[in-house]
Amino acid sequence: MATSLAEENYLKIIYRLCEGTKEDISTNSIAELTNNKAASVTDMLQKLAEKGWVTYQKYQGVRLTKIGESIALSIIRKHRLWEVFLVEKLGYNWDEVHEIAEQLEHIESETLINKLDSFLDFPKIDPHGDPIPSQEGEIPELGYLHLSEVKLNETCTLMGVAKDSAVFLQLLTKLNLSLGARLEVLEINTFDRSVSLKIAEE
Amino acid sequence: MATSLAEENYLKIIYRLCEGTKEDISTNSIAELTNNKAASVTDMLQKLAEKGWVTYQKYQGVRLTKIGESIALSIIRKHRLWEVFLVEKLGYNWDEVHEIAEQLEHIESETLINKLDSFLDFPKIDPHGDPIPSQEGEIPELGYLHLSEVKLNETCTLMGVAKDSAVFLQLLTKLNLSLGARLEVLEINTFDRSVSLKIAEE
DNA sequence: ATTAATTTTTAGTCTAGACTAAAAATTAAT
DNA sequence: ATTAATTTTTAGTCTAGACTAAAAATTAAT
Repeated sequence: MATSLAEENYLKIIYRLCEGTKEDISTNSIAELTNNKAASVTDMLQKLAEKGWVTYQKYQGVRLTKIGESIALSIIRKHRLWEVFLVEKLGYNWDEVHEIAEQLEHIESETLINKLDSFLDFPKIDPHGDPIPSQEGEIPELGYLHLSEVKLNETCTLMGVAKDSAVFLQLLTKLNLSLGARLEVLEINTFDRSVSLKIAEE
Repeated sequence: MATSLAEENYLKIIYRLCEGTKEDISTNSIAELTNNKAASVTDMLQKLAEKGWVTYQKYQGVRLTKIGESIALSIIRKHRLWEVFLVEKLGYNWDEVHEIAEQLEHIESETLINKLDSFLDFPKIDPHGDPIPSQEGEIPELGYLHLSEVKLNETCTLMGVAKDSAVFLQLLTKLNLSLGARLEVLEINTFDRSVSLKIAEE
C-alpha cells in the first residue's frame, strides 16, 4: 500500500520514540517531534491504525505493528544511505546532510536504493555512526558502548554520536572530534554523571 | 518564493509546450500533459499568474514569465543531472531513469545540485542527448541537426532523441542504436517524410 | 451573419492533512 | 475520595489541489 509523505514522517518519528521504550507512545510526544498539534496527531493515528501500521487505543497511546516498523526501517535505511552518499561522494560535512536526506528518504524506488547501496559499497553505518538497516530491515548489531559505560582512565574510540543536530556536530568538529577519534576518560563526575575526556593524539 | 510540487510540475510542462512555439499555450494542452481536467488547470493558471510566474489572459492562453521560465529551467537542470547520475554512476539504462528523475527533480537544495554537477564532471547533455541548463539557466547550444534535415546518402552521428518514452528507447536499444551510433540516410520518402537508415558499422 | 461545435471558465464538491476551541478521559494532588 | 491539572479526543474549519456539471467565450461551419 502506498504511503504519503505525511504518513512516512509520522511512522519514522513513532519508530524513533518506540526505540527507547516498551511503553506505548503518547500523542503529545509525537506532536512535539512532528511539529503538529495534538489534535492533528490523533487524526493521523486513527488513519495509521486503519491501515494496520500502528496499534492504537484511544487515550492509551500507540505502537508500530510489524508492517509499520518495516516501513519505518526502509525510510531510515534510505535516509542513512543518502547521507553516506552526500558525505562520501559529494563532499558534504556530517552536520550538513540531515535536511537534504530528509527529502531524499521519500524517493520511492526499490531498485534505486539498492543500486545506491551497492554504489556506496554496502556501508554498515552512516556519517554519524548510526547503523544502516538492511533491505530486510535488519539493523546491524554494532556492540558499541555508550560513553557513560566506559570506565575511568580507559581509552576508547568514538564510533558514533547519539544526537545529530547540526550545532552539536559543529561543536565536535570545532573540538577536532570526528568518528575514529581516541578518547581517554579522565574523570567521572558521580554527581551529574558528566565525564571529562582527553583527546588522545593519533 | 517557495514552489509546491504541483506548481513545479505545471511550470515544467508549460515550459515544454512553450518551447516549440510563439503562440500562447492552451488550457487543454496543459490538461493533457498533466493528466488533469481543464477546470483544474484553469484554477492553477490563475494561481501561477498571481505569483507572477505566467502571463495569463482568460480564454487567451498562457506563457511563462522570465521568472517562471527560470524556475522551469532549474527543474529541468535537476532532472537531467539526476538522470546522468542514475545512468553513469548507478548503472541504469537510459529507458529506466525518467520516473525516478521525475521524483528527484523536486529535491530542494541549491548546493546539492551544484555538488552533484561537479561530481558528474559538469556534463553538458543527459543520457538522451538533451542539453543540461546551467545554474544561470543557459541552455548549451549543441547545434544538432534533426534527422529530417540530413541529406540523402549522408552519414551522421546519433547525438540525441527527441522523444524519451521508455518503449521508444527500448526499441532503439533493440536495434542496437545508442548515442554515438553512425547512421547513413539511404532513402527519403517525400510522401510521408520518413527516412530509411543504415546503421554504419563502427 | 447565424448557428453549431469546441474550448475554457465558473460554481460548487471532495479529500488529505493541517488547525482551534470545547468536551471527555486520565493522572496528579489534596 | 474528590477536585484540579493535564492529556487526549471530538467537532467544526481551513487550504491546496483535484473533481463534475453547467455557463460563458471562442472558433468553425454553414
